[in-house]
Amino acid sequence: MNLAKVIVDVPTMQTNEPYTYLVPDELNDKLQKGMRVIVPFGNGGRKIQGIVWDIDNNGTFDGELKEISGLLDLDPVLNTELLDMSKWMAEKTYSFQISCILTMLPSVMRAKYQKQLVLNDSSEIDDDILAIFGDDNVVDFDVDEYPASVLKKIIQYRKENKLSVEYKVSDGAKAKKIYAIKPNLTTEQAKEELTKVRKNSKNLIKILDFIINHNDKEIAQRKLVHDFDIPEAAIKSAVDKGWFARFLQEEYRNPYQGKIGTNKPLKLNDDQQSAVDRISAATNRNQDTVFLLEGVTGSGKTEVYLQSIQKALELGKTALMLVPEISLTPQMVKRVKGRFGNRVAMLHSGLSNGEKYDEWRRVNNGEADVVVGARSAIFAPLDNIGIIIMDEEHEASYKQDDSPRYHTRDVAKWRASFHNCPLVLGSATPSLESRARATKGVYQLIKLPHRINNQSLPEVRVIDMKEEVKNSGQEDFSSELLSAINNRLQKHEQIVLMLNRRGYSSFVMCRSCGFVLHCPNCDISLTLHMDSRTMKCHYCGHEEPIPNKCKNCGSKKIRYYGTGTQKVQEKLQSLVPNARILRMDVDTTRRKGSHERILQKFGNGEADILLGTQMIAKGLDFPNVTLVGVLNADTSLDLPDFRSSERTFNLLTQVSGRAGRAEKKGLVYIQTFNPDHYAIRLAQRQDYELFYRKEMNVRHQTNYPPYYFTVKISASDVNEAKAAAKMYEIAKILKAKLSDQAIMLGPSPSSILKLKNKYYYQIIIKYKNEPNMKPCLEYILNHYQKDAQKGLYVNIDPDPLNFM
DNA sequence: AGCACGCCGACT
DNA sequence: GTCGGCGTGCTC
Repeated sequence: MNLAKVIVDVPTMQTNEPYTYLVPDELNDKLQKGMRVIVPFGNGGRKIQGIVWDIDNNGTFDGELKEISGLLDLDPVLNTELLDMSKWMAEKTYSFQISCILTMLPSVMRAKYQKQLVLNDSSEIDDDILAIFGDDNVVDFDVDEYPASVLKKIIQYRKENKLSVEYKVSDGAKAKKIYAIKPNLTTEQAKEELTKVRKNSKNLIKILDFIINHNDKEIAQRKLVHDFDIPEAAIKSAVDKGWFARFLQEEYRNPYQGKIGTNKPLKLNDDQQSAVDRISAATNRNQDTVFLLEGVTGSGKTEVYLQSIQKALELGKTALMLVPEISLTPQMVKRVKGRFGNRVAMLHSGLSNGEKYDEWRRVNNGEADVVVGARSAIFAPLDNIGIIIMDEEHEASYKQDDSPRYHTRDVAKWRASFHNCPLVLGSATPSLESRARATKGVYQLIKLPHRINNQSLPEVRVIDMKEEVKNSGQEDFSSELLSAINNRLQKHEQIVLMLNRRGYSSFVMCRSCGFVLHCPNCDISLTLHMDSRTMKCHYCGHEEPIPNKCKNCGSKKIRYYGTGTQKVQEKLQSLVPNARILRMDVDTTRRKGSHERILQKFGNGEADILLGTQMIAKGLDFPNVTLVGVLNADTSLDLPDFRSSERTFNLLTQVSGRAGRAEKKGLVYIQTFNPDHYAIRLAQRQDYELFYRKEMNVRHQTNYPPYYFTVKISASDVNEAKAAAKMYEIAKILKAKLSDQAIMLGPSPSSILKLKNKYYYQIIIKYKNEPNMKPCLEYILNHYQKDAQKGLYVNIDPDPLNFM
């Protein structure tokens, strides 16, 4: 008898390995690796979902084996590539294999569990218990819905076998089904029938005409009704007569029905052409080369992607293109769909769960061979991949923030090497990690240094808000920016204003000199904690009182920094009463499709000013925008994170690229209290190269990536002392096991100490060569699992992007 | 995760 | 003497 190795849906460390089950005879010829199954688990008769990891007949388990109870799929949902990858990914991210598997699948395939109470023998059962059941003697059973007295009786009856508890496993993976019709008659038979029907049965005659003309074609019932004007009742009677066979057929939900035009390939300039040549040469030769495509904003990276994809498709291969969620704008979708049409599957958060499932199935069935999507699209079940593209590779959203904490770039590299295909990392401002690898020759660097059609980069002016406050008392809009706004309004050109909300109110800054309080130990800005009324360093735990005057210049104008978009909108409206202002932030884009609507309105010229947060910095391409203003460049500069300079530089560079994308020249204003900071100065000059070198220097001196690896370990509990104590315990273990080259920061409270009523404490370790690190983290993972039951969670985040 | 088992105090 | 509280350990 065959044995199946199953990964069960129980996310714990103890169950993080395949369990052996017997394959019942009736499943023997159906069961395949990668299918979802239902299996019994534990001694309470519980049933759970699992994934078939392997089928063979050599088991090592010497206890009594149980049988697989049933199948959830008729075809595998994971191929061997993705199964192997789930194992690698679980080890890499210190998470459970089942969690990795579930993140690879559409969310509707996640099992739902329902306990049910079944009535076996209704004689001698009290009326109050009988009343619980419906006609079919089965009822959904949630223990906490019933009072103790009832539960007591249920337990008693269960002992007597009059009642039993059963477990139902189901999933929400419902395909949309429609009625389809297929004629049962040959043309001759139909002609024969035609002589028999009464002359006034006009609908039956229509049906027979249809059969005569479209003899063996299947057709949707809906189509028969609309296109051939045959009422449903007539179809039904034709089915009764045996003329038609009627059956249910799966149909894909198509969110883009009829919305897409065409998009023809553009002529490439020399830089673009040579980029496409180098990339497609790697596709041709089956080389898993990683390319870093460094192109200034407006250099036409997207066209390079599309034509490289085209080359892969011409070889009969498939293509995977990843973009940050935020740049999956309608403009982008139209461009790709317009180029490759129905071969494209789109996977993004704007789709309903059912639509996502349909797009996923189109890929799994081989009906789509180009996939475009955000982070999780990296798991699309494509075969024979010829190219993987990651646009805006520096974007933090490529890293998943909760378990499994994978970085899309790592998964992309794994898949590229599996498929022997190139991986293209594209950005105007590559992450330091990627750029350093390109410099070392690990990645191939391709540069696109010129904007297409030789447009000039916009002029960027930095405005010192310290002066502005001193002179006019104006904190949000400098007089220079305001006059530029008025000027564009007169010329009927459009304006984009960005309010940088990152780090809103979490640190204090002096409005006279721009001074921000830093930790004496870590050179990281201190975070304001209102609960304890102190300034804390969440790297090392240093703490000091909130200052009431500036330590640098003595001014009393020191306070929390930050302001909301709504407030700014009101203020702006009072300054330019006639301007039409559109606001775009989390509040105005919460509803599905509202993001799209706002951009469309702005693109149609229904507004003069688009005021928004970070989400307006990327991917927008509006030719009439000639002025871009960043109202507060500093808020992301002084976040307690060693990447804050890099993020600020990226953001400013990206948003500047929104200005002057057509023939009109663009102008950018950056308002800041730190006009001399290198991130701002170099963003003004759009000088990535110099920024890269300068920032690498800083990282080298402070022992941060890419020179050092980092890992974040955190503990959370409703009880603050427990979380802290746990981290001190872990710190002790780490100190004992790691070399003295490893640098430990903390334990210290996280900068958002309290989140969802839980307290967080963390340690950050910086290390270079630490062969003990992996076993050590695995030890922590195994050792502290049991604490999870008491609500104390220990998390490990390898290579964290978010240090807060 | 969720279930049973087992050991302890409180009760008819 | 028994009921039910929660801590502990296991699930093919």
